[in-house]
Amino acid sequence: MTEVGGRARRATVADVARRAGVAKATAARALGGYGAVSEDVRERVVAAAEELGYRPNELARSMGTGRSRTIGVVVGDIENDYFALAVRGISDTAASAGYDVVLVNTSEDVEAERKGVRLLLDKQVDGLIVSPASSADVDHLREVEQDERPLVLLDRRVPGLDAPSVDVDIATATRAATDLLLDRGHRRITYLTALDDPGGPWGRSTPLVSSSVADRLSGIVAALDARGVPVGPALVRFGARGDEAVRAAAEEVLRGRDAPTAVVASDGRIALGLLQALADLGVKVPRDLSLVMVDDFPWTRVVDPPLTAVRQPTYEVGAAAADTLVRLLSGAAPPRRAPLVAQLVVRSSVGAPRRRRAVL
Amino acid sequence: MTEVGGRARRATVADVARRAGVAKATAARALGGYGAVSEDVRERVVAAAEELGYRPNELARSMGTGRSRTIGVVVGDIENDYFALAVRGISDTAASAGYDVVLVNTSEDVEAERKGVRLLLDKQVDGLIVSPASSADVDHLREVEQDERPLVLLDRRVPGLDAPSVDVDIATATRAATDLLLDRGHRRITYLTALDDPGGPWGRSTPLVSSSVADRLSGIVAALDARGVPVGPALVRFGARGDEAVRAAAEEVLRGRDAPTAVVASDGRIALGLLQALADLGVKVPRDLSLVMVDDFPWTRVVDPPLTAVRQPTYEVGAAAADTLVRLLSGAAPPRRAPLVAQLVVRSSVGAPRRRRAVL
DNA sequence: TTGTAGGCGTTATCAT
DNA sequence: ATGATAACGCCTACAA
Repeated sequence: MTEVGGRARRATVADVARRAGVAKATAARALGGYGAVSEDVRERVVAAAEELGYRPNELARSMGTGRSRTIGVVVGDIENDYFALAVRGISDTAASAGYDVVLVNTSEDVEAERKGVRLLLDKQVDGLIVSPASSADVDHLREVEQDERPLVLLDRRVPGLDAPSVDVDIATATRAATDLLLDRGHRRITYLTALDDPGGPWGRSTPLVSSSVADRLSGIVAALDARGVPVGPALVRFGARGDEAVRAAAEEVLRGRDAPTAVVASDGRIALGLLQALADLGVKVPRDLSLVMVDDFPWTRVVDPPLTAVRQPTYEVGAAAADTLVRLLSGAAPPRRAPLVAQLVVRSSVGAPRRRRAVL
Repeated sequence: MTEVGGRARRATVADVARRAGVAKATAARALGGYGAVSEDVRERVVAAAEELGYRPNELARSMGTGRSRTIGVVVGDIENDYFALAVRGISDTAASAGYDVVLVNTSEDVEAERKGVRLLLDKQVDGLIVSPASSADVDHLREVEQDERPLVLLDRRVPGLDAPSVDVDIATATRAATDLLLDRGHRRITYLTALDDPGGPWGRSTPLVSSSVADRLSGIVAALDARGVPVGPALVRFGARGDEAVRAAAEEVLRGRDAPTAVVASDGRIALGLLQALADLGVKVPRDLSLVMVDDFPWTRVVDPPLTAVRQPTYEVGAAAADTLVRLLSGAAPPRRAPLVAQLVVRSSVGAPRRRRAVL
């Protein structure tokens, strides 16, 4: 450590060079391990660096090279186990490739996402991994491409944007889940999503701003169609974002005369909120209502009842996304990957439909 | 966007200046909103910047100012809901103060922590928030202070390091939890922690490398002492890190003739692993074993049975840590904060002790 | 009010 | 093999 006038200042290459009695460039070469340096000088420089506690300033290095060895990650909600797990996959993979991660949480707000992406770009991250809050509002993602920085999409695809994404075949699993429900005799099923209500009743042609929701739904609809079960607007309930909204949705959906006998929760947060609401309302699963959740987390099998769930390889999704980005960064083509598979894990939350037509 | 020879290059202040027909410094002033600029020129510069799609290079800016408006966060395990929640508190608070967050996950490994802290320092983060894996091995944390970068400790204190930390009075709550167990008649209690086994049987004077564990234990021991219940080595079981280890610990602990009738899980990960292991072993809570968990997450109340838990304000801890750091960064003294309070939430996982002396 | 010039700490190019 | 010097893009005296 060098103290100059009371204020600590980190030693720089110039300091090291001076102390070793060589030119800046020589010291830089010795320290950076590039170019050619005589063994004698190398040792002197390294010793000097050691004595001064020299550490390279990565910011300055990035300025020169134009590479920051940092990747930006923009997710909707780090409190959601899905993203927490994916972020760990990203972190681990990035770290072992020598990158670190700047994390931005958007609370699924497009405006926050826009600002986050801009900021990350301004900070010169080498590339980005984003789970876009909306596939409709993506100009800021195009900017990433215009900046020639690699972008990888997480969990959600965006039509018209040729950024690679790690695909998980979730539809096959939600179809299997729906088949299970149908086998048990359910005919009135509701799919609960946090997505904002697009306005107007849902129909097959209703455009969805999230491919992951669209995928889940397509599997469900396919199963229904295959059995000739009518698909109506009651199939989808939007706006289940946050415990309060989930509770409200639950009360509303379950109150009708033709209330569904089974619910598919689009993610773990919704399932959790639902479970709490149902407990408070005295609705018993699966006696009064059957439940399937998309995602499978450690708590899923210890809740009451253990939940039948669609398990997707979330950590691997994160790891694969990071791996794809790292390859892109090193100039390679994005690897062609077979879609990761999701599978239905059957536990105890699905039973026969309730006799009475109203749950509440 | 400016295309130069096929390779996109971001517009710089120089480009903007040239286009606006002014000097670099003038353009910089107009864009940075400092110094004095005539309205006429300001408009021209802003227009030019707009046309060129100019965005400041934050890296270069940081180089000049010596401030990166970035804080580094080093946590043990982002998959643990505790840290996920705390990180959100940190993120939200940091973001609204204009900072963003670089996240490093250490898997509670001191070596990874050391490297992470170094890297962050090299990247010139303005300050750090760290939950140290060990309070014994902290030379890298001293480096932070030598670099005159503010450091705030999360969840764990380190004796001899005068970094502020956000205190939570957890001992009072674990004491209350233990009192509850004693009231119900429990005498043989085991506290399960992920901490590495210090070697040799645990005793009151066994040094612990984690203040959060020490705090939890002190509350438990205080309750035991107050009732004159003997405190022996069986009180603490170390090494419950990861589901496998938790399972092994559970089997080992519960097998003895004098097996405990109640377990206190040091965190949510442990409780989760334990719940799974117990279900597999056919051990019913609270019939065969009573359980208290430290931390209270959304799933805690929907598991079977709903868990009696010590709730600590985790999001607030993260937010307060970030707030403290931001103040420090702006030159203010670290705010003097009253310890945050944790409280016991009584649910259904505590019952009377089992009659037979062996659980398994 | 505006312009000139130098510095931040590195990497990279060019001589020597 | 080594040294001098110029970028990188921004901020900031200081001068005009």
